[in-house]
Amino acid sequence: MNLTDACAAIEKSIGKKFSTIIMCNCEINYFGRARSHLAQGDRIIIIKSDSCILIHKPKGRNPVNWMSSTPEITLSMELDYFQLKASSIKPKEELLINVFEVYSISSHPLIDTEQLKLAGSERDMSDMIYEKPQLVKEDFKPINREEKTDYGFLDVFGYDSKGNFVIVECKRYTAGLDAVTQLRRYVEKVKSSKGVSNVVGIIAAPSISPKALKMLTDWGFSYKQVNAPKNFKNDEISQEKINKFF
Amino acid sequence: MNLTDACAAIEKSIGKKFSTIIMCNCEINYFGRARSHLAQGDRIIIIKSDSCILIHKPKGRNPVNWMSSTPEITLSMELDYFQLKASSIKPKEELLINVFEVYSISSHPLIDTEQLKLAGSERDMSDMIYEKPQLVKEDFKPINREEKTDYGFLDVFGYDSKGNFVIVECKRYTAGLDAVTQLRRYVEKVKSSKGVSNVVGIIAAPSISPKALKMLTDWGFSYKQVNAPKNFKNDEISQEKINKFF
DNA sequence: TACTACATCTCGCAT
DNA sequence: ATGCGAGGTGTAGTA
Repeated sequence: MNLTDACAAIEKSIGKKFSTIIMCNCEINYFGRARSHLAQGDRIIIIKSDSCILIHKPKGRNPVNWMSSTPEITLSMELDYFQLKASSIKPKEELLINVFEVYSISSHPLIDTEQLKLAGSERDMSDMIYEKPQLVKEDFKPINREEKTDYGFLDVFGYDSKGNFVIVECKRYTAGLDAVTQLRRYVEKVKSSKGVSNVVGIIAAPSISPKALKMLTDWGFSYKQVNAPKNFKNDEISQEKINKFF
Repeated sequence: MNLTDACAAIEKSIGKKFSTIIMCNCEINYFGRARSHLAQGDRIIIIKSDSCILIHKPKGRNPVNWMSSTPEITLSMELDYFQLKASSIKPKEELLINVFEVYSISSHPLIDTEQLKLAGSERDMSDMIYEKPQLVKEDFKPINREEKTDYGFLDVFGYDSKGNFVIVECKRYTAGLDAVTQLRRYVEKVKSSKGVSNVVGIIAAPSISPKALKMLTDWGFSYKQVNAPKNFKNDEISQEKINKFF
């Protein structure tokens, strides 16, 4: 494809706020929060209607370069390439793409008013524990969940039958050292803020790493195996399907 | 575009391991680590040569759905749509895309042997501190950097002139509470493992959050402002350009 | 705006 | 395979 024509076509597509996708040979320089250089090769450039730019190599899940924060996009034709330049002010960043060859351009006004419905987040997990506290501790009476308290962001907290303050830290995946130190921070904060010592710390997660478990028990906390729920709310029938799948 | 033809074209492109990009109207269901549903709308489907699949809405930086771990991809024509199905075994996941309308298909064998060169990572920062320890503490004599010891991953560590053990935790961005708890964990580990008490903990970062700073000083640690370097190694001329840009 | 913590995080590295 | 920590992380929620 002729470079000049391609450059003009892209400029037009961007101007119309169409989703624009370019398969091309290019080199890329980035300056900003870090600095990067990628020598010439074949890539996919995606320019969305909100001026978000993604550049993908032919392999891998993540973009090799990108620019998301409301950039200005300008195109300029040079001798044997055209340059696509995207800038943002805060953070101060600059993305320079020199395009040497264009294999294909796709341009279309895409409309999508729907939003993703997701089940199985940590929030869903803490909701479940709040509703069924016995999943974590027989005599656990939760007061609240996912609350930014004076003590920090506690996933679920309340009291047990002995009057101990109970703090539950949820992880939807294997709990590691981070999770334990996080729990410790919350427990210490509650102890010092309330001036009490009878605080029970519990990690609720599908699994826990050995080192994390050791650290946990060393500090007098405990672990309870809990899996994140995967049913949509107000969607009774779904759990059956899920069980069939897993 | 005719759905049956589109389905065949996509199947052929995937079979040849071409990078394949589809602008289409579709609905998406995902089962796996979580569960998600996205009702009908216009999206961009990217299928790479390594069978990595990304689905993008017309806005935003991140894919709304994806599948990266060596999935099998199958296509099947139904009455008024065709289904693209991707499965992976571990983790057990399934991605179902029902395509109702195809606006464009791009297919090309992309070749890219180059790799991103990046400057300004935390590793670059700890290298710099190792080489210029006075950036952190006048009398700091580093022993090693980026070492996985029995105590954890210490960014830079060594001794000062008073014989104190010094641990430096680097962050390339604003240090938060997690950075402080991480440093604390390392310091405590070193203290208990070596049976010493004279351990100095320092956070080196361009900035630090107020709460993190309070916690840091409460625990007797300190903060030193350090910025990540942004010059490529063996690239003397570059720093000049960087200075001009910033 | 700044701070905090989650994410279907992903990715690399080391055990 | 698992554990651990960085990331140009991005993103949402909140004060």
